[in-house]
Amino acid sequence: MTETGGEYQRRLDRLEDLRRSGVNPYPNDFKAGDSCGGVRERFGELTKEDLESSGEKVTVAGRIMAVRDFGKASFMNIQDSSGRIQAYIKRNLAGEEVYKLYKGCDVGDIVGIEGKVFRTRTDELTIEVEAFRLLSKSLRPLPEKWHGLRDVETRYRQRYLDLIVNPDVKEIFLKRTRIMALIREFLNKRGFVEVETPMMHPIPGGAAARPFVTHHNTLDIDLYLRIAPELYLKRLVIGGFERVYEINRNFRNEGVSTQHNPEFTMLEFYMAYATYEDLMALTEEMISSIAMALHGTLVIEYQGQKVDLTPPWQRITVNGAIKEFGNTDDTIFEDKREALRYAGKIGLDLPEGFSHGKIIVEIFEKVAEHRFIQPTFVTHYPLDVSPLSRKSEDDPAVVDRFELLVCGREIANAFSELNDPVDQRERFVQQIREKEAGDTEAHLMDEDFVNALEYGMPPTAGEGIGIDRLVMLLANAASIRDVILFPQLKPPGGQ
RNA sequence: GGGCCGCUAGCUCAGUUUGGUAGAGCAGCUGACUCUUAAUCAGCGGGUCGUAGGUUCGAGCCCUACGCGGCCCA
Repeated sequence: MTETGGEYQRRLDRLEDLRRSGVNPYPNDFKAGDSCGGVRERFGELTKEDLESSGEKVTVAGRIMAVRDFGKASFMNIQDSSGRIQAYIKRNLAGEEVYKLYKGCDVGDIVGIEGKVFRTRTDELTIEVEAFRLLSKSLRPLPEKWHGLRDVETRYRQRYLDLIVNPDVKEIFLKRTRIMALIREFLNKRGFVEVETPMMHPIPGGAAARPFVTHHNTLDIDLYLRIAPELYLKRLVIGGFERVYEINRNFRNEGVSTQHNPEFTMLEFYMAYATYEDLMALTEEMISSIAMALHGTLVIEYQGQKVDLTPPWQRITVNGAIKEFGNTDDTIFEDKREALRYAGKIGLDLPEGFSHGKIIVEIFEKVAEHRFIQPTFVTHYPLDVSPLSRKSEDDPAVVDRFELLVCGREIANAFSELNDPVDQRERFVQQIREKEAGDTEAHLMDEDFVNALEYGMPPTAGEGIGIDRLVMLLANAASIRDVILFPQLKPPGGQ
């Protein structure tokens, strides 16, 4: 990447020429009074005649995106964060010296211009350049003006180029920011308090996942990048934050795919004196209101599929979903061996050590999960895959938990929290047994957390929403890499 | 982890079928041009064909291994 052929050298030469002739190619004293979009807003409605009689001057700064040269006059497109506007520079108006400076500039350079706004013969709103300055010399050519930057690898590795050249990409990330703001607004309005809890955990917990390990030198201890903030947020509920949330990164040491990035953003929120059923209503309200604010409708399109987010959303139990799509009877729910046999029949190769509940969930994910295109709450998860959830009053084999599926993907996971410390300790012990039986993702004992529960946690419901997946859905993005600015890739050229 | 596909000029892509001196458009350079918007016209320069081996008189093309990326599957 050090050389881009003669082009790079040519621009370096120009840079040196500028310096020799006393022009600073990187000045920082230019102040733009206007933005490209601002000029469009202010003057966009005015006719040719209005503009002529007003004679108002504007100053903008931005990147030269294209040039159309006529020898003694030129058009160029200037782009800043608000958009683009055309500029027109004439030698006899700008003057010999300014025009020469302009001629020494390249597409990609960042410049500042001042001039009157007018309309060309083709009615394009244009700034007629009277003063012109180079603000930052660009040494490398931009990707092609017509096709843009297509190569996905370059787009991810050099996202800045992607952003300069492909306007839709920027739209997605602006949408992402907007979604985060809407979530905060929604929760803040309901009395939730945003907090930050540790990213480095002595005991990784709150989810079934493999962690990244790191090391603290002076303390001489291993620490784990968090896989979930759950156990810390519940400590805060115990401490009196009755409505609390965090939006931040989680890290899971797993594969990379169109659905998974090793670091991803999660919203977790906890609400004391609420149940998972309250959270279903809250989730419907939150996501549908965000969609409405974003799109002005609750019927959105995702990768060619129509998705109707109008509440209420359908509900189904895990077992019900398996029966609906899996072509099986109740025996797999009653007998672990039957479940294992059925799992094998549908192409799942599961270890003997898996608990009955874990097998059921694997079966659910295989046969049913992808079938739920319209928003669906799946409830009644098995106890042994939910070691932090409250047991159902009606059936102690399942927990008060739901997952929200949209377009066949998990968007949210929520449950009434287990606040019985004795039960919690037993669940951890059970997890340790499963770890010993070969489940690498089973939870670890967290004595400190149990100790906190022993002081008494109010009945509480909590939920996690995968922000990246939510943004994918609402921005119609096919890959998680399209909603993460710098997705994880291997270093180029190996190591 | 497995399968398939891709990697050629700064960018977007041909060229791989059938091995025979590496191409186009955009960008760049030179010249013409004071209302263009993928400006136009004339001319010019630009390559470690992902990397390393192999087959061959000769490899971008065939073979092997590897790297990176994409899609699908697990």
